[in-house]
Amino acid sequence: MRKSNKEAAETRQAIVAVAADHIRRTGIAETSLSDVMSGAGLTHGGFYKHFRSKEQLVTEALEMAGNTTAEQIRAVRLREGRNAAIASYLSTAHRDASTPTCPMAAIGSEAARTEGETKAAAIDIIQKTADALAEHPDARADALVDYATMIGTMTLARILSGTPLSDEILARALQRLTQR
Amino acid sequence: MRKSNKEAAETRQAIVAVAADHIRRTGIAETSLSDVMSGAGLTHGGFYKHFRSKEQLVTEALEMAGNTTAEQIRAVRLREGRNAAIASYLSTAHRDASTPTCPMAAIGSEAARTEGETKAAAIDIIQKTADALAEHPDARADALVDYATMIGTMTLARILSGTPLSDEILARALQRLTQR
DNA sequence: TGTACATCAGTGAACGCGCGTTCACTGATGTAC
DNA sequence: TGTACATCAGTGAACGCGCGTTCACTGATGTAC
Repeated sequence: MRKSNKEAAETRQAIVAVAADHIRRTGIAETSLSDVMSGAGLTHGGFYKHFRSKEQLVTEALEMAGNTTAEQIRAVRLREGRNAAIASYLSTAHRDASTPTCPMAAIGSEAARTEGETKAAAIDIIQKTADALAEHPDARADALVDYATMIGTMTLARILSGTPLSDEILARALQRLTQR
Repeated sequence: MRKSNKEAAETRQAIVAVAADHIRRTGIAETSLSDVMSGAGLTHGGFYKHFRSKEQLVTEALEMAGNTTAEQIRAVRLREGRNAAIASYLSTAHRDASTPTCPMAAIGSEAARTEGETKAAAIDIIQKTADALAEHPDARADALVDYATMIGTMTLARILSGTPLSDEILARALQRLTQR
């Protein structure tokens, strides 16, 4: 039951999109290929017609998620300014989403333990996101620290979710980053 | 071959200590009970003589690691001041350690997905560490944002390890947090 | 354009493996008298 | 203090399960003429 080249390419992208969602919701280790494939409406046996390994899928899923996040941040910054971009990231909506948009907030500590092409993708995400946040090329290093604060704040806010401290840390971090 | 009560209690603590190390090095999901037990010089079958479940071990290991980290931070702050405590956390030594001292830097994003007593332990770690960092009771909320910045910075610095950006983000974050 | 064959996306079963958990057993330690 | 029995820390084998990966097969699509 061979599919057309166009259909096959669409299927491949669908698998990556489902993986990007699962990975941000449950982490890399807890994302199984069976779950991803059934999420894309397929059986797990066909996975290796599209990818060499789970690692390749994880790498492409992180790239997709990272690019989307960086583009969103850049779009909000260009439209409404840097403070609005940070506010959008540090929102209760981002915290309460079942899948955080930002892969670094979702799996940052797990990404630190990856190697090879997956780690390279993680490094690329960080650089692109910092670039998207920076208003000038020489603000890049500062944007990196801004991004670190955003990731750490979102991670803690998600752990603290349901306690008063969660809203408070989001508000305080936003205040600190936007009064600079 | 029953062991004395004293020996059994020491064995239990040794298991928790090995688990605290493994979890910070490889994450919760990638820490197997077999690895932990053999790391403590035991066979894996005896695990349930000491713990109800893996979840209980994880919870106690996080508590132990979190208390140690918070006490270290407090000790450095009381001895050498707040800036020294932050500098110690944001050091290249902490980044390059195979096991980060701070459990939130090691498994923060994974902790956000835990539930029940494990999540409660994670919340406790955050509060204790922020308290350890705060110089006055009303600086607690600010210390929380400081801690978020430290966690995010350490996470990114570990991912960026080996690139020039890694040292740079550590230095910039330290500079920002200590010039407040 | 039509035909004949090669390709390959997707299925469903199977693989070896390591996981968390359970269990029968051993024999030194703890406890009641 | 000494004795008799109960307890239980630790061993080693086993369990059911889900994992990533492989494979034989199917039949529609792609390609060469």
